[in-house]
Amino acid sequence: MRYWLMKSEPDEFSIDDLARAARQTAPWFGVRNYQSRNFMRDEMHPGDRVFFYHSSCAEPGIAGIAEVASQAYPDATQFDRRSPYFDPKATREAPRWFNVDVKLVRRTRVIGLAELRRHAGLAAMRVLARGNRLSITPVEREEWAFITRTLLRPDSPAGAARKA
DNA sequence: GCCAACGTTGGC
DNA sequence: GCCAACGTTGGC
Repeated sequence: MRYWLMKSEPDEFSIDDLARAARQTAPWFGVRNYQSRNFMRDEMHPGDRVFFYHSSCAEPGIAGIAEVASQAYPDATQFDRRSPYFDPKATREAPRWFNVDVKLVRRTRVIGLAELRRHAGLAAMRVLARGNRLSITPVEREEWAFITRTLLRPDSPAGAARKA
């Protein structure tokens, strides 16, 4: 099983939108970057764990945990002329863009970008790398463990401080 | 709104 | 295949 971080602008699709979706599951459509597409198409598998990250918003950061709920399949919006994600070069026979489904595991407190940057153990996180623009990045097992076991533990100092 | 960073496009 | 121009991302 692998771990990932997936960015979404909450104005477009937030962790609350995922929580309200049928079966708390939704397609991660709209990715139009080849590297991010390749992660979904080639490396993601059902059961992989995902940090749901809110970007381009007042409080950027990890807002919840989800899981990959399908293999990748063609992103329907690339064929939809009325969609902002329409791609005239994509065809049904040769789709360009793919997405997986993601399913909510749970919402979390928001772990802000500044907080992520404070921890030495997370210094190598891909999403924090200078100039990173990928909307989907792999997360190392150790990084996942640190965030879920330390930062998200309700009784840990970091967790308790935020919960108070 | 600014702007650094970086991906994509297209002329040559 | 080079590379300048342009577009996008995303924090601030």
